[in-house]
Amino acid sequence: MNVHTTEDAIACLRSVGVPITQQRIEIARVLFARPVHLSADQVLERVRVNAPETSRATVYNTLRLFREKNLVRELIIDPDRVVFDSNTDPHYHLYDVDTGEVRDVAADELKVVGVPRLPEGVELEHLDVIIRVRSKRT
Amino acid sequence: MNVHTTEDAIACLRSVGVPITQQRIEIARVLFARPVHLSADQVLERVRVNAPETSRATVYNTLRLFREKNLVRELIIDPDRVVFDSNTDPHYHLYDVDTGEVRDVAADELKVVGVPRLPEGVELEHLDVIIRVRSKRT
DNA sequence: CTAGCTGCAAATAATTTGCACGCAA
DNA sequence: TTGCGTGCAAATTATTTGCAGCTAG
Repeated sequence: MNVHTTEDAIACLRSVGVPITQQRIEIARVLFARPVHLSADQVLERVRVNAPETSRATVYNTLRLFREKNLVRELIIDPDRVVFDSNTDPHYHLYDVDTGEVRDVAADELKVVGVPRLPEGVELEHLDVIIRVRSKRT
Repeated sequence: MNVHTTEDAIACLRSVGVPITQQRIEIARVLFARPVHLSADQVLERVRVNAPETSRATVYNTLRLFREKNLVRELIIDPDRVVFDSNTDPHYHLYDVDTGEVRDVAADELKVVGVPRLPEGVELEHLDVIIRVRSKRT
């Protein structure tokens, strides 16, 4: 995703069949200018730089909509740190439990071998790998 | 962990230096009779079968305590489905997003190859793998 | 005895919802 | 025009906390 201008954002929203609004354009620009890991509140904060009247509820609604359209993944790393990941390529995560930092690990850096054979009628939805690390100096 | 009787539970609590109380004994018996994946509310519900006066706050406090003592792992599978896993052996998880079922995958069934070299001062805390599957008939 | 738990209820935090108005097509 | 989206505030849900009484060691 390489969304920088308003036109890019409109094209992006149209491509998934989402009606265009000013707020959605701003939210798309925050998320898709480059890969980010942001909480709902961080998205709100950044959106308000350009669109100060945006409400929290709209950000939540839009993030939910984007998630349904597979524009973002909700990354479940910590109940107190739900973030939205705008990188939709297959990849894994490295999470520092002390600093809260999240880093992407490209899919070709790491392999998971031996995923169990799934019963028929069951299909793989997503494979999450989270490498949790600790950096606290003792 | 093989806790069935009150005595087993007391031994288990003592082994990690947790003072004994009636509620902690009941909670330990719910969790450690066999490996389970339970939400805080499910634990409360099961504890109340034998100890109906137990309060929700006590269950939350005790689960937190057990987590700090590494008696259980908090498994974050979905922001709406935080469960406590009483299996502390290394293992991975298979999660059915449609039924909500969680299944353990033994550590020797699956290998993760190519975990990035960690910077110095940073150490691995835990490696989580969640295989998310979909079973809904279309 | 007495420090530390417990139960209750109120506080907090994150997210969702209801409703009247306004904007995009 | 006209329905969907938005902002606001209230509702909801999950978890934590303050406090007075009780219990284990």
